[in-house]
Amino acid sequence: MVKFTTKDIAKLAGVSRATVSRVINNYPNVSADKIKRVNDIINEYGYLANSSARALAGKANNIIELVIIDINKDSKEEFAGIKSPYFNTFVIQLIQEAKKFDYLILINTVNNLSELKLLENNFNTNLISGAIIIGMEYGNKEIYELVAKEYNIVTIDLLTEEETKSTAIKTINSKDLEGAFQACNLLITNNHKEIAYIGGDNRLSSINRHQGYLKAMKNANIKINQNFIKTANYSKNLAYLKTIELFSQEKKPSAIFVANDIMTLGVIKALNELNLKIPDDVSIVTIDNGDFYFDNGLKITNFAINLNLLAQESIALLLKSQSKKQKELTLEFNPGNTIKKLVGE
Amino acid sequence: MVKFTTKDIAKLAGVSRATVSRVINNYPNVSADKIKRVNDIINEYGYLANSSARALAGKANNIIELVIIDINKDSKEEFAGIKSPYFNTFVIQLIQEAKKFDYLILINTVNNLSELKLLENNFNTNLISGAIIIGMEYGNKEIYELVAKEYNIVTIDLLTEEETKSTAIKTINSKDLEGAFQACNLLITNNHKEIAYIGGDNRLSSINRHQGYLKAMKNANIKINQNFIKTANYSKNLAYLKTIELFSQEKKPSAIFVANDIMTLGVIKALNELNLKIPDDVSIVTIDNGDFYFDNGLKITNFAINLNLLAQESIALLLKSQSKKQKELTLEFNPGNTIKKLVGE
DNA sequence: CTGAAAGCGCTTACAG
DNA sequence: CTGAAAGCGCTTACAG
Repeated sequence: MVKFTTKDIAKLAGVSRATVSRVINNYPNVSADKIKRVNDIINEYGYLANSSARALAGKANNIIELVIIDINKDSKEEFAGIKSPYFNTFVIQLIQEAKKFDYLILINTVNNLSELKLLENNFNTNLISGAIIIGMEYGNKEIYELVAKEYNIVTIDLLTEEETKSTAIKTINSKDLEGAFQACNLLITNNHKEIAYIGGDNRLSSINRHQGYLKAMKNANIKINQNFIKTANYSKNLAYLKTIELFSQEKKPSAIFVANDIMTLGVIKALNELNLKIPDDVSIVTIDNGDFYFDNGLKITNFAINLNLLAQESIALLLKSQSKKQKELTLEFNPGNTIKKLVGE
Repeated sequence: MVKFTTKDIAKLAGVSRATVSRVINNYPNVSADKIKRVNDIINEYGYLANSSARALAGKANNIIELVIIDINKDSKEEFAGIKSPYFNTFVIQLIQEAKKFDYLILINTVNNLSELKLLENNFNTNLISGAIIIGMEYGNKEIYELVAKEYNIVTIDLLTEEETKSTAIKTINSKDLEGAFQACNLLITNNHKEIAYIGGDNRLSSINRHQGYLKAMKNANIKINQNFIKTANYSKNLAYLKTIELFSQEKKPSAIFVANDIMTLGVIKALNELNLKIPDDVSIVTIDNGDFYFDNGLKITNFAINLNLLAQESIALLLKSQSKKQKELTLEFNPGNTIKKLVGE
């Protein structure tokens, strides 16, 4: 394999290495003649820049690290949230989007806060020029402190809308509160009142989904039954257990708002065992991207996050210097409204 | 943030930069005295090697590139196979396994064969020190030629067992033929004879699953009905359509062996629309890792690939110089046998 | 607009 | 065992 460097290209094109560099980097101060000569040679012989040399010479390395925070006390449920197709799709979209700008994605997990030091190292050694952090619990001090430093980091669901206004931290939020509000309203519109909520963990998205539920209930003057509110840590199995719990109570819900896909699978399993039909006996609305596997006869109504947009905005926030450092993503409504409309009391 | 280089450390420790480098890299030919002096300074002032400089000087980074081949003529079905939790879990396992050896995972897609050049470039510029290639069609010349070069690459499902014996290419195979054989045999044991097959694409795993089906049928002296064999390219939607096709024929199958999860979702959707119950009307057996989302009342029997092992072996093959360059993985049987046992004719 | 040259921070023959 | 020096392949003032 012959490897061409700027030196080779320069010689072949009859110009200096500086000029080759200028052409490659699309600098304006080069004559059209030389631009053509250099490009012709590159097209003929092929040339790919050495990114390490580039980085060493002062240009940022074109690697973005995707940092998946997954610090779980209960090690059995490791990567509960990440194992969903939601995450899968996001990663693929991220790769595709980064590719457009000739960036590469390094994918990493943090199972322990001490591993955050490795991320700093990667910045400090110029291995990466940016990072996207996803999956942290709300209010995590270590992550907040890291992010508040000068590193080029985009955080997903780190700060509330309010907090976001008074900081320079780059952050992207899904409109979880609004999405949850709409999701619950959809149930309410169909005359449901006994609406249970199966929530996630301490991530901001969970908190917002919970708030959206509460808001919708209050808004409709429905008294909130504390026995209808369960936490299942984005775990399928916990959601299964909590659902069993829900229906072992005297007062049973007619609908459940589940805070993500994975838990919805647990809910379905439980309802199945209890011989409760969806949506005839129980209507289900969820937030996530599970249309992928719910579109198989399961009558689930799903509010989806636009992952393409999430990937796009993440990259944009990292690469372009924008005045606005915060983004909000809207949730999309999955067309198949499969909620059972209740009639009378 | 003050950044120390080998030059700074050398001055502070009163040694040469060469010696600092030797200490950092744990070379044997340094006196204990200088080792201590350098390490003391590093501990006191902090030092992190610049990875770009290192790569430029000839040392490869501790980075393994995961290359996901997804060359689809039908662009609508992009990443059909990769969007399954199967793949998700594999990536997570891979990160965890690499972490044990202080390696990082760069994740990348190849949507176009010309992009393989970028992989070569990543090797040639020392950005990466190894790669894992997954998802290619069987018999792809370009990939075979790339892999046959001196690069440190592990391929997954590139070569048949036979081919594997006469090559130095590092490759890992799932025992797909055997798994498919067992899967179909399970149906046969339950007296099924009208067994349909919904297959994937031109990947080796697909080919082997098809062969396993044929072998099981022949082995049981069941005449193969060509109308029962459908190809659905690992696409949910195609599987849906092919299933509708299957049951619009006069002769209908009593069971289906589906070559992966995603397609199984399409099959389920079709059966649901056709009002056919699983497994009462149709038994389903599949190969993949869908226990994740099938464990919710859907009576699917699943043969799973051990992804943890796949990740482990991939890393081992890349990092350790082993005499044996090929590995075979066995498929695990998902305990829930949910096949309907047929009686009489 | 263009080129010669310095410099980025490492590693590694080479000479001792 | 140790250091001076060259070299990896870029980019970027600098001078013209």
